[in-house]
Amino acid sequence: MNPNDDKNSPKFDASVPVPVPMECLLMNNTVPPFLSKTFELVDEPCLNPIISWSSNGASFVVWDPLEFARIILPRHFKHNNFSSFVRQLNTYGFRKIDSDKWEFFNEGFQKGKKHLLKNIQRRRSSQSQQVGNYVGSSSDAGKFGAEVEIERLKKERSVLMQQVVDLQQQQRMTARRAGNVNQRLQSAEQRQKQMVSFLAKLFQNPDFLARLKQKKEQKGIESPRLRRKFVKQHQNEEENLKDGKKIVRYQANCESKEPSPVSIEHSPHYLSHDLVKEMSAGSSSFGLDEQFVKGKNVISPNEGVITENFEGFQEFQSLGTESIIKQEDIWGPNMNFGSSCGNEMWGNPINYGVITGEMSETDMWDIGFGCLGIDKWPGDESSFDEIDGQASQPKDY
Amino acid sequence: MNPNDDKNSPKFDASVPVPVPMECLLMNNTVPPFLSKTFELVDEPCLNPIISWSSNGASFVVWDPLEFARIILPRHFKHNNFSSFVRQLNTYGFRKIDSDKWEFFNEGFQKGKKHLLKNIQRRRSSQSQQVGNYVGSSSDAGKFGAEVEIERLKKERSVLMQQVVDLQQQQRMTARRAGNVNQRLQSAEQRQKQMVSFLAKLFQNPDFLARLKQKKEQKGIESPRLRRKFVKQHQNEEENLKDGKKIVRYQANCESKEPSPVSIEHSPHYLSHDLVKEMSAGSSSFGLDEQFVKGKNVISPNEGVITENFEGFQEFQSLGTESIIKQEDIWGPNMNFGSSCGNEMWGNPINYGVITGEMSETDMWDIGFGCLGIDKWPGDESSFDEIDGQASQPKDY
Amino acid sequence: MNPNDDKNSPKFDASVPVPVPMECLLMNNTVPPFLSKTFELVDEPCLNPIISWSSNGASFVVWDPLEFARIILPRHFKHNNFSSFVRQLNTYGFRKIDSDKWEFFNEGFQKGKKHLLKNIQRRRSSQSQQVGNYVGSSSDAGKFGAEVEIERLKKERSVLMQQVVDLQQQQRMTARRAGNVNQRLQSAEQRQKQMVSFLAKLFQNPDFLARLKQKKEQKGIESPRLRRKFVKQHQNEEENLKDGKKIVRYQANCESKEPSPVSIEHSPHYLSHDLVKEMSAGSSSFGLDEQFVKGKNVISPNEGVITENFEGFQEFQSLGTESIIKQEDIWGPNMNFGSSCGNEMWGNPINYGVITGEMSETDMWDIGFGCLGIDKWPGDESSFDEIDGQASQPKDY
DNA sequence: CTCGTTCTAGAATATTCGCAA
DNA sequence: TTTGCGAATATTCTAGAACGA
Repeated sequence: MNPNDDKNSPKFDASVPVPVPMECLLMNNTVPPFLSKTFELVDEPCLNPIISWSSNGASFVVWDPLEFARIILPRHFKHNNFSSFVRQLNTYGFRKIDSDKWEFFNEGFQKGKKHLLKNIQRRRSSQSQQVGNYVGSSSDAGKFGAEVEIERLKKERSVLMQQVVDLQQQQRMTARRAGNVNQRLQSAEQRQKQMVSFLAKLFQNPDFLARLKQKKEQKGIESPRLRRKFVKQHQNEEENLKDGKKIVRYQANCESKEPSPVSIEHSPHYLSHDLVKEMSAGSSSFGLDEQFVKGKNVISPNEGVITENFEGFQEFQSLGTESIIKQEDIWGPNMNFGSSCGNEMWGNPINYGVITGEMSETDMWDIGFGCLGIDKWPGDESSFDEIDGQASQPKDY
Repeated sequence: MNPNDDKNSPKFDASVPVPVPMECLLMNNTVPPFLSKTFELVDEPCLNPIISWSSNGASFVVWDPLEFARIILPRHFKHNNFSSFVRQLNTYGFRKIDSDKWEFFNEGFQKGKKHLLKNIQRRRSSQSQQVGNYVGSSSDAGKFGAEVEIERLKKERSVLMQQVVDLQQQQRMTARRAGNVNQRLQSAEQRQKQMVSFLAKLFQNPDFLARLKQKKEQKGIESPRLRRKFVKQHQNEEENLKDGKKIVRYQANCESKEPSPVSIEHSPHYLSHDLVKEMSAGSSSFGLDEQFVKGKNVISPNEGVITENFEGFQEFQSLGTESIIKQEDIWGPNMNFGSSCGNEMWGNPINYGVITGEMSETDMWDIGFGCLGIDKWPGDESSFDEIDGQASQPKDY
Repeated sequence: MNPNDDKNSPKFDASVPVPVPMECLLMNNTVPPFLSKTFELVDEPCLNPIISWSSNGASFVVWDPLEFARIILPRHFKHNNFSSFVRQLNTYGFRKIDSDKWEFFNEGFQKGKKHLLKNIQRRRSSQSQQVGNYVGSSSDAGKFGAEVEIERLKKERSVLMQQVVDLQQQQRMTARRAGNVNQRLQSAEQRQKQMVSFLAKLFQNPDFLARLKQKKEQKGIESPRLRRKFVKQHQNEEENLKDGKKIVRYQANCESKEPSPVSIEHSPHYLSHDLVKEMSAGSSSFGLDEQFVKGKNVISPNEGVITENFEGFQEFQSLGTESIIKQEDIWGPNMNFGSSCGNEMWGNPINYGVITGEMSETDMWDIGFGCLGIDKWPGDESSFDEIDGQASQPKDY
């Protein structure tokens, strides 16, 4: 009944291991296997008589579809149907560019440019054809004459214009958000770098803690001069601290030897409060630099080893200091310019708070988690899903 | 016959970064094969005895219909009937302008003006033939009346619609990805902040390590208070923990003096395991809470000075804990709304793994480096260029 | 270039006389040629191995599509594409009834019942060919105004096209930028994770600093075994280090007892340079599980505390090492493809520098702040505002 | 959900036939 | 008779839709 069953039957022979080119596996897995496999096939010199790049390398030609279907396809795909291969090509946006040859072109499929494969996108699975389905109206046997067609074109043009406007808004929004993210990322990278530097310095010097502690026992580190300067320069922060943040000395019991005051004004700790502030200022982002810079270089050289510690700690402290305060301003406002933009996902910039001077454990914790609102996160999730709505919202016109 | 069959080829120039003229992409640049083939035939010097341009180049003549039908036609078309060729000419508006010769004219078919071919419209096959109204102007059939313009507008409108749809998809994709990036960045910022807080606290207390060690030797550090607090705040996480994740004790040898159990419920280590969990819970982002939380709550209550350590370490631990496991789920799936979106560049979300409770050094190590890939950076860059194709690939429709 | 030109070319082969079966001509001309031809083919005993009736005669099977396409089709039709044949079958209502075989069924196509062919109706060419509307009598009436409308539509179409083009460019840009941000974020996440792991490990072992210091005094910490392993596994990194990066020893005075060399190859510091490298190498991503695992647990437990330190520091060091140096290369170039794109906001990727091996305090600081340029930030801000311009740039048309 | 495979359909072009001005 | 066109069929290329992995 089935004369040539094995030879030409479309049934796929599972026994054939479907040798997957290693390159496919090594490729960026984000490239669909079809693309990478096809690229390899076209690129394979041995297969040139059957499939090869075109002369200019901008397209490829299946010279012998029959052999290709019979030999090549089943070795790389789960079928031996040339039409399925072509369907995939079309799905990925390839076009037959020569009516006389099976020559296909795709902008992202070029000889020697395998990295461009990433640009090739699989075509959508129909769905939200907001625009497309509207085209169907043309079949309404419409009335008679060019006027009708013109009316139709004008309507559709309006739709297109509106969609373009929406897209522009969305694009603007996306770019803006991306810009914000970028800035925040830069800040984060800076903080990271600084943290790394600080820690590297720290741990490369085993004596660190020892000296740190030693210093603590010596006390008298506070620099009145610097302090005054600080008071002048950072009044705002000072006030902020007073009204809301409570600065608690570390642990009385642990610092029985500590004579210096524990108030904000008197950062008694061995870790210079001024420096901490300076750090905060120095690493802030956006327009905050001025405040920062002012506080720099307050370290007295004569502090010896301690100086290093100070520097290090300063560096470290700044990590959390360079708050993204301004972020809020940029972020929020930018979100609300189009109804078509779901902006929640972008919201909630992290407020690192300002770690000014020394802090008690409680304060630290608050800053670290209280302000941040760890529990807040779960609630924010919901906003994420709206991303879909953002772009898809232009549904009907 | 046709030396440079570039008629349809987009002429690729490898040296140029594929600058796609938008006009080409938007315009339906696909001239019907009949026109391009016929133009080539007429333009071919070797065939001048059979077919050639007229003296003024405004029309062409088939000097030898028999040879043309016998030799030329079957090489370029699927027939050898001169009448079929003529029928096609008529379909495209050509007119026989000399009763004595097979000389045909079409305003868009002129020597040296191949670009005019795109202006030639194929006659509609009946129906919605807006062409209908051209009946009045039927006298000059092959011309470029309003109908032709309307047809062209409709085609281009379709192209625009498709491109708008593609852009919408891309925009959606981009926004989604950006949202994910934003979430990850928020998480990272949280982690950073927490890390900073922890370290700040840590280094502000030089006795930290000393007490830490001391505590270790004392053992019995569990903090019931914190535990209770946690239990209240993170019930969900608690439950999640029970069902799956196994908590491994740190190092038995390091805790010889530790009397407290080492089960999940009793994190025996001097570093409070409960706190670690709390941290983890607190810093998880968006939809990730569940996975995270699962590993949490392995706490063992202990207090005193150690409490601080616990908090700190908890805070710290969470940094790496709030894994972005779910990322994969969000990332991948989110990619699927448009075929026209190149998503590779966004891939490879970092899997932080789940730091459940306390960990051995080995575990830590695994979490820390197993998945990451410093070497990856340089390589990934290349993948980036392809973004170009992403948006420009939809050329002609 | 075209190995099998004639074979696959759809060009008509005049040599084949296209033998039209007499029966077709004699048949009731109401039966389309496709049906009568196909019936004859299926009915032809000689072709049974290729195409034949099914066992019950209610359907037919193409056993060998490849041979059928290659031999049979061109002899009876004007093509050799199996898909075209299938298309015709579908047009006439045939259905594929076996997913494993090319078996088609049509109620009017049965063995020995040729008369039923006349019952088979060709499917309409979709579009409700309402013939009526083609009568464009109204033609000349609105013709004049119609052309005006057409002109208007054409202008607006041009605007739309330009806007779409701009949007595509912007989308491309945004996607590219977002890709960069994503990559940087991944790196940051990696660094964070590594940092966390390192610190977690570190602080889980209270003896860390004590032993660290102790070790420092002892010197001679190099682990030849690890080194060798590293050399084998991470040759690339080794080479990279050699050719460009300068490794600065930490502090000579701190290592007076250190017998091992201080060159790159011999990280003399108590913080193993090799391990640092290993860390860096080990954390590459992609399908990096292998690397990972390889890098894991490479430390011999019996090496004592120092081993841990090595791991830890390496881990830590890598944080700053996986610099985003190349970023710059990607970033800049990618920015310049559209005048309409404000790209500044994306610029200035952070250059972490390469912290290779050990570093002096000065070096550390430089890396930490010099390259980063904290003062640089203010300048970067400005670039942010351009985002607006990016999307709104389509100004004039 | 994405990707791959299959089957069918849409839509445009191509070929043939025959009629009619 | 010549010439052009309607109409049906044929061929091509691409897309829709369903389904499974």
